[in-house]
Amino acid sequence: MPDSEATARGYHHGDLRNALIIAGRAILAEEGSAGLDLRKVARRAGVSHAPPYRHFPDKQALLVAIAEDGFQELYRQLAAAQSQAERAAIAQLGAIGRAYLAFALDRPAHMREMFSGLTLERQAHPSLYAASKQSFGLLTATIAAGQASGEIRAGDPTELAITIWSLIHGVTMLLLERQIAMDADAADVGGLIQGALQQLYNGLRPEQ
Amino acid sequence: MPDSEATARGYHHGDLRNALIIAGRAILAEEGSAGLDLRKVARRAGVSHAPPYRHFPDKQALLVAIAEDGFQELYRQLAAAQSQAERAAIAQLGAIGRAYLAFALDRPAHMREMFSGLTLERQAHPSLYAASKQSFGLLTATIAAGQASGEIRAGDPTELAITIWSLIHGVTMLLLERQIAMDADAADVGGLIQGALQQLYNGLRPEQ
DNA sequence: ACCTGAACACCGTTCAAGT
DNA sequence: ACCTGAACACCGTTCAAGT
Repeated sequence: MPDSEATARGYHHGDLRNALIIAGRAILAEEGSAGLDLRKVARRAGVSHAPPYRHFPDKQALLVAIAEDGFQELYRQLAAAQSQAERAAIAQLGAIGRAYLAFALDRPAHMREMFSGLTLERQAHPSLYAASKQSFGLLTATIAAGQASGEIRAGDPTELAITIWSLIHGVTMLLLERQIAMDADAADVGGLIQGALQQLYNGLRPEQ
Repeated sequence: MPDSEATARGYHHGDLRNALIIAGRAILAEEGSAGLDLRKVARRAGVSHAPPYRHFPDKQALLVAIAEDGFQELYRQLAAAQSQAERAAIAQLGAIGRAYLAFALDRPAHMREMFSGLTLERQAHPSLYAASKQSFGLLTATIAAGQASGEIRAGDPTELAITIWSLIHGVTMLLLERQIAMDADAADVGGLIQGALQQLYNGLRPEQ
C-alpha cells in the first residue's frame, strides 16, 4: 500500500501517476489483462481519459510501470520469505521458490504481464530492469552463502543462480498456464516446487 | 493439418480456416502480438473481415488455433532433434532442450502467445492440451529410457519430467524476456541451456 | 454455403478549450 | 498546471444482403 495522494488540491489528484498504477493493478486482479484498457484505468482513478497522457507517453508505458511495481513487490516478498526461513541453504532456496510461486498464484494476470515481453529493450527501461535484478541478487547471495557453508558445490554463483531461477520460474509459469496439473490443494503446489528444487539439489545422476 | 475443403470452389478459399492460421503466424513473425488483429489477418488471407467468424466464434478461438499449431510444430522439432542425438540420456535431453530454445528464439511472439494464458481451461481446449502433452510425453519417455540404461536415478519419470521441462521452459522464457543476458552468439545460448541441464544432472550438493 | 459492406460499441491518442 | 469533452482512426463483432 503506497502513500498516494496526500490531499486533493482543488483538482482530483495529488499523485495521479501512482493512482493509475494502483487502479491498473486492481483491474488486472479483477478482470485480467483483457480488461486493462486505459480509459477504464483512468475512470477508476477518478479522472477522464486524457490526463494519464500527462504521466505516461502511451499505454505501454503504464504497463511497464505496473510491471515495475510488481517486480518491487516480488522482491519484498522473496526477501521476507528468505529472512524467515531456516538457515540451511536448501531451506532458504525452498522458501524463495515457494514465495515466488505464491506471488504468481496470488496475482496471475500481474505476473504474466511482468513477463510478457514489455521489457524487451533493457536499455529502454532501466528502472524495470533494476527492479527485477534485485530478486536475482537475492538468489545469488543465498547461493554464495550456501557455498561458503559447504552446502552447495563450488562454482560461479551467477551460473547456479540462473539455473535455480529458471527452474523456479519454469515451474511457476507452467503451473500458471495449467500446463502442469495442479490439485487445488496449496500444500501440493508448495510440495511441487520443493520437490523440483530437491531434485536439482540431489542431481539426476544415480548414486555411485 | 486438418482436411477441410479440398479446392477453391468459385469463392476465394478452399481452406480459409487454415489460411487464417498461416496468416496469423506470419503477422506474429513480422509484427509481434501487437499487430495481430482479426481484420488484418482476414485481409492477409484475402477475405473481408466477416468470414473468419464462420470458422472461429471469436478472436480468442483463432489465437487458440494458432497456439495449437505452434505446439504441434514444437513437438515435431523436439522429436526430430531427439532422434538425431546420440543415445546417451544427457545428450538426448540436451538436444531436446536446445531444440525447445531454438524454436522459441526463432518465433518469440508465437512462443509467447502459446504460453500466454489462453489455455486456462484445459477442458475447454482439449486439442490444444493434447498437442502440448505430446512434447511432455517425449520428455517422459526419454527419461524412462535413461533410467532403464542406468544413466538416470530411479523415481517417478513424470516427476523428473516436470522438473526438466520446468528448467528448460524457465531458461527459454527468461532468455526470451531478456531477463537473462544473452550474447547474440548462438553457441553461447546453446551452452547456457546445456550448462543448466548439466547442473541438474550433477546436482548442487557438493561431491562427498 | 460463403462472401461483402454498412453499422455499432469501444479503445488509444490528440487537441482545443476551460479553470 | 491539470482537467474536460469532442474528435479521429481503428478494432471486434453483428447483420442484412448479395452470388
